[in-house]
Amino acid sequence: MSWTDERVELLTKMWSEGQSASQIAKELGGVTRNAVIGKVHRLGLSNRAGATPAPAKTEPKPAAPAAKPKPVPEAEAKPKPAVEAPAPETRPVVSHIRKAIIPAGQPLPPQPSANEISPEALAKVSEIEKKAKKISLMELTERTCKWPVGDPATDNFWFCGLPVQAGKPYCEAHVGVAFQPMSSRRDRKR
DNA sequence: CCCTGATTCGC
DNA sequence: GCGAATCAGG
Repeated sequence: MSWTDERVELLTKMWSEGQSASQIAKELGGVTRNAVIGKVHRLGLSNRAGATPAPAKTEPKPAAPAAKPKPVPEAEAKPKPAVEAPAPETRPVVSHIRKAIIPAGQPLPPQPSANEISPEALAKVSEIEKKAKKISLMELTERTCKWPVGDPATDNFWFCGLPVQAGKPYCEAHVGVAFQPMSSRRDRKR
């Protein structure tokens, strides 16, 4: 397969949409993600959207003719203050879906905006929970979704156990409801 | 181990 | 120009 105009166009489009190289490669067919990445770079659109100022990474380029084989930088001396663990309690963060926590105090209007878990994501979750592996605590690994389901004080308690996405603790569906970063823009079309 | 993009370098 | 192999990270 070669990079026809159409293919380059699709590549450009998907890349700017934030699709991963592997997804693009799959969509295009006949190419690997490496090919896609390589093309992306050659096209000079490695920087997605240009919103990211790109802190400091590639070439400050002082026009130094000096070659750089692979000298290996210096070892980083990390200031290790010996003790570090002030955190007495971390916020659970997750908080199960519907369980609204009423502070019992005064009229505390819930955050106006920080609501709505994305009905789409919720639907996905209830659907995914049917297929969940329903594993126990001991069965959790670094690759299993750690989303708890049910009441821990009951027999009817298990963890999702589906394969996690990447470095996240949950499968994709649960990541979707656990984190509500911003702009929920995820289009899955196939 | 799964995935991500980045880079290199023979073709 | 191309992309597999490799690298570096999550």
